[in-house]
Amino acid sequence: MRRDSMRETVDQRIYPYEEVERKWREHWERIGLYTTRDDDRPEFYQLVMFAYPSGDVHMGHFRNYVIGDLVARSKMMQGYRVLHPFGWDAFGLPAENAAIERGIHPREWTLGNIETSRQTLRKIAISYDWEREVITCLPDYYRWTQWLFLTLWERDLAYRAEGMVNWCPQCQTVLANEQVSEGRCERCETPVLKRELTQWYFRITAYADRLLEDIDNLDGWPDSIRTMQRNWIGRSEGTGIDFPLESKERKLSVFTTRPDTIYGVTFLTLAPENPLVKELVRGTEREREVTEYVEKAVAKSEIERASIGAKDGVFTGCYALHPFSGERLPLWVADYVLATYGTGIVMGVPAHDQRDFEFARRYGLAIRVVIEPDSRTLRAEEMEEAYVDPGTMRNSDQFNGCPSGEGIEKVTEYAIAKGLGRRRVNYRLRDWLISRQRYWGAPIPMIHCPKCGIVPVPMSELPVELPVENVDFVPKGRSPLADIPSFIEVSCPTCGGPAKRDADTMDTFVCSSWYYLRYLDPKDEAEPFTKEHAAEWLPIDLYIGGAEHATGHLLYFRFIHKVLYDAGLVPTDEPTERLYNHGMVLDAEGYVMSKSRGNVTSPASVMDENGVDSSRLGMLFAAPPDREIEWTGRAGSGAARFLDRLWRLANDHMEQLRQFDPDSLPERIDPTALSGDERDLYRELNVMLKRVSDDVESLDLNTAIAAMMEFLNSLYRFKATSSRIFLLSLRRLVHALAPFAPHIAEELWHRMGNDETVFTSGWISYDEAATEQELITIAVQVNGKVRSRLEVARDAGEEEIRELALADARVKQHTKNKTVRNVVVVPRRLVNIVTS
RNA sequence: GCGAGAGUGGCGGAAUUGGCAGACGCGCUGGAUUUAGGAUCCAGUCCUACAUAAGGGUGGGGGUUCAAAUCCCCCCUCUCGCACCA
Repeated sequence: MRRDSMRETVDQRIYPYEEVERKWREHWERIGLYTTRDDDRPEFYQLVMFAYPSGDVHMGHFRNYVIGDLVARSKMMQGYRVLHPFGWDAFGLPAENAAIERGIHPREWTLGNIETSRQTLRKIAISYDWEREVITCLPDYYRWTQWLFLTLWERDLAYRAEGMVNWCPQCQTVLANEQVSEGRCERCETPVLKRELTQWYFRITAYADRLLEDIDNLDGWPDSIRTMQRNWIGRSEGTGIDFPLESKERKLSVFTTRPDTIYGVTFLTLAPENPLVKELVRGTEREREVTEYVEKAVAKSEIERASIGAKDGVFTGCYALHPFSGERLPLWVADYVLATYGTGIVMGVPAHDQRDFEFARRYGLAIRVVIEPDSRTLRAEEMEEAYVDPGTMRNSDQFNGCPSGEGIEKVTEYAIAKGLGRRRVNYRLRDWLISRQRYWGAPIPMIHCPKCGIVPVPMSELPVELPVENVDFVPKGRSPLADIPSFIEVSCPTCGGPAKRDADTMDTFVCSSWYYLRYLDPKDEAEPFTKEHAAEWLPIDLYIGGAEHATGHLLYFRFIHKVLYDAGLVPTDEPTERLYNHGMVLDAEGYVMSKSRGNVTSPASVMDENGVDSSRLGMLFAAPPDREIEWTGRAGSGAARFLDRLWRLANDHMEQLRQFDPDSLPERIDPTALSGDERDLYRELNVMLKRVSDDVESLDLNTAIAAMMEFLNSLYRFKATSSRIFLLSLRRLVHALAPFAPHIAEELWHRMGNDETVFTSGWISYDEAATEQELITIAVQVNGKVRSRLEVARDAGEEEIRELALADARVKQHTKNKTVRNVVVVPRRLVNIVTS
């Protein structure tokens, strides 16, 4: 039996949430409460991460959007004009997969899901300005995603290149580095393979330094995200050193952060993918063996290659010369060397690098100790692992005796002076691979002309529309668009000759990298957004979303914003002032809710069961917003009881509340003019209002709700219910509750005789001075243990407190026969009496 | 392995410029009211206890301090991120 119908038969004073919620939901939409205003008030851009429309919204969305709504509503009440938009990240693979499984077009599937989800969000009464909704898969949006691509192209930040890329055999498409996690496709968890392919990239590495340095200024971001981004960019300062080949006029360049170990080099290793490998062994007796090894290594998945103990390789038969000593160094190929980091060649220093050590031991290569700790002598043949810590340089010619820390600098300077090396900075960050061999994405607006080469589609001809009819989007490892002649065959914009469109579509992270700008001018047909509105609204004041986007979306988002800043289109070099990560919503057993696990709770059913306000309040109360939450279904029962209690108390005094005029009270109430009980209640009221105000600002929403609950408990205990302070208190409590539980608050607000909506009636204010008690209780400790308490005036002096404490009977008992050695008085807090 | 964060009642969690540990809520116990209770109201609820005494207590061990959940050192556990980055 449903809770509401059961209770209605029992207690007519129960809060009839269905009726009240429907009434106000419709009212707010009718009066356009959520419409973004254009006036002189200060603006506040409240953004939540938009959603991928897969069926209906889930509990994680619900939590995210309720937090955002609370901020939006409270800012609205505080007199800001608020921009609180929403939209849909509507391109992407699941639509295609669903389409393949069910025979629906991805477009229908996507738009249907958007409609379902939108209805749920309306029901929850999230205060979105729906007139600004954006849907990334519609031509009037992706037209500007293509504009963004061309803008990057014009600025030499988009390019096409051949290289080793991540390939997901399940999704049948390439992936950006950010979309590979532990060697697996982030989406389907299939182990990722490497393939040599020509693909489109955005040159995010050109912004690596700025993306890194500016992290220091992101004071409003969580430290964890800042650290993750720093690590992801992975800046590393080192030295590039050249090793001449023995047999050819050619040098091999390596990157090292430990040039102090240069005399410990006993071999060089190339990555299997390094094109030099083929060249070196061509025509030699080892060609066959090396080629076989390379083919095998390249075919392995990332996971296999990274598995410990698999540190194998093959000798090329070639040698390089040590740049300082001239010694012959064998050249090896090994799959522990990454082709995409540094130069793809590593100098092997087995004594001082664990990987090189393992490799050398396996293949019997020489190990030479060149750094020694002060405490002991290292013998190569006895070592069980590499010595990687600092020490003193040995066996290193003129550098002998130099501490390794200084050696790094000295060796580098020497190499530079001799023309053998240079300083180098390397990044872990790679350029962003943005092309995808799939149908449901924004077409890349480029044309391949046999005469003119790669030619951009003129901006004026955008959008390049995605064909909708007669598309076979079953993945075949190349873009489905390649098989649609009417799409592919075009004439070259430059020479007019026959040419072909690029058949790939863009990574959906391109679509989501700039959506916050389209909200500013969602219907503009001439520009993606206007500079005027960007100047007005940016940066975003608060951006709320999940931490899983730390090194993906949130990095792309900063990158694209900086590009547009350089293009003079946005006024700030960072997109958002403050970032907030809400915690995940788990099921009652602590598992992530997912379709495959079958443990998904739908917000719509929770709302039907408990009502919108108690569900919202329950979600916010159950845990701090940034911590994960286990949704037990019972989580909202305390919140529901609180709302019911408020409902009853207010309605029981509604006649008086309606007649009560808060203006009949003086602007500043003098507490000393109140009776004792009233004075206490008045103080508690102000304490509650202060806590709610502060906690809303810092997003400590669980404690804000606790403050309101506590205060309601006080109101229940309060007997003189005709007191104006009591009536004022109830009124203020309803006011403070409004952004948390908007429907019930609005209903009570109106029942109290207000005509205007509570959301345009200002924000709660409080009297700071009235939050203080005139008589306070301070604890008296003897040797750190509380033995008594004192009631003293708030401003009682140290001396006075000391004397009162020492005179206290219980204190005397505990200090009997002891010498008082010290008395620590902390005014307004406690006294600690220290005895021998 | 490296980096970041976290360990507090039966449970979710309060308390952080060091100053009364356990706010608020769930659950539980007892009582009131009720035809009924998964409603409402009242009381209790960290542990030990000789029960208004007195101890102990914030993952474990040590330290600083008049005073530590909070600061420092060592260890354990968990979560997240990265993972052969030279």
